[in-house]
Amino acid sequence: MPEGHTLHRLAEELHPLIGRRFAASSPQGRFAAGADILDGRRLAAVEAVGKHLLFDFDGVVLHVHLGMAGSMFPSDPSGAPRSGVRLRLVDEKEEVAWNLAAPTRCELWSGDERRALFDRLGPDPLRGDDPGPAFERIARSDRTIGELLLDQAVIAGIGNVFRAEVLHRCGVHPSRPGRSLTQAELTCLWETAITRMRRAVRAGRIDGRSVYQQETCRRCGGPVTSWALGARTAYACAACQPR
DNA sequence: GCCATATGGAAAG
DNA sequence: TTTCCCTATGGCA
Repeated sequence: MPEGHTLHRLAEELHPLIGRRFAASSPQGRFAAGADILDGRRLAAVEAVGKHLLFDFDGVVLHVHLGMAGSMFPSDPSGAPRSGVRLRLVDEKEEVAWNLAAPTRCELWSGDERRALFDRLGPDPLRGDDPGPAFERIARSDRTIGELLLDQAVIAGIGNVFRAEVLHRCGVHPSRPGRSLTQAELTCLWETAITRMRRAVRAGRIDGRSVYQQETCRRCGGPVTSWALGARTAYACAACQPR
């Protein structure tokens, strides 16, 4: 299941296909009208921002969000399409078929909607953005840092796994109010997010989990506690992350 | 087959 | 803050 690294990896994998035209179809049927519009168009750009994937097909924007269950994967274009695939894109050389399954969003956008997305997202650690706006927002917030890290308007691309791991790495308890964090802690969170998310882009998965869904802390061996925080389960080591 | 759960997000109140 | 939507998966009956 995807956090920001998944989308950035997909954008990298799709990048070599820029310039080609695509045959678009919706084997599942729920995106038939959209696929008709995309069919035969040339891919001009593809990029990830936060957990969103944006395509430019001759000026038409395709917006994809995988949600919790979605996936996007290549397959042999000569093989039969899988029935559950919402959108299938086959390049004009018929070298590859890209399949989108179970997305929470798959829709065509105007330029205005695309701009609105960028306006409402915070800086993305994987895009080399300036973290300043996120730091300022956290520094004057009474909300917990655990909630703030999951808020895509504060920082874009972090999900529940990176939240747990980044906070643990920096020794910050998830329940601390944003305004209690020092500048050094904020910098640590941002730099650690960059490091861990880049590594996950390369690996294609998040590995080296120290507290997320762990019984004991992988660093000190102490017990890991978990509880609901910001509509998701938070994890922390009491010894490594004092309140 | 049913239900709870999940690495997500938005609308409603 | 609650409710809803989304779809896959795993445990259970």
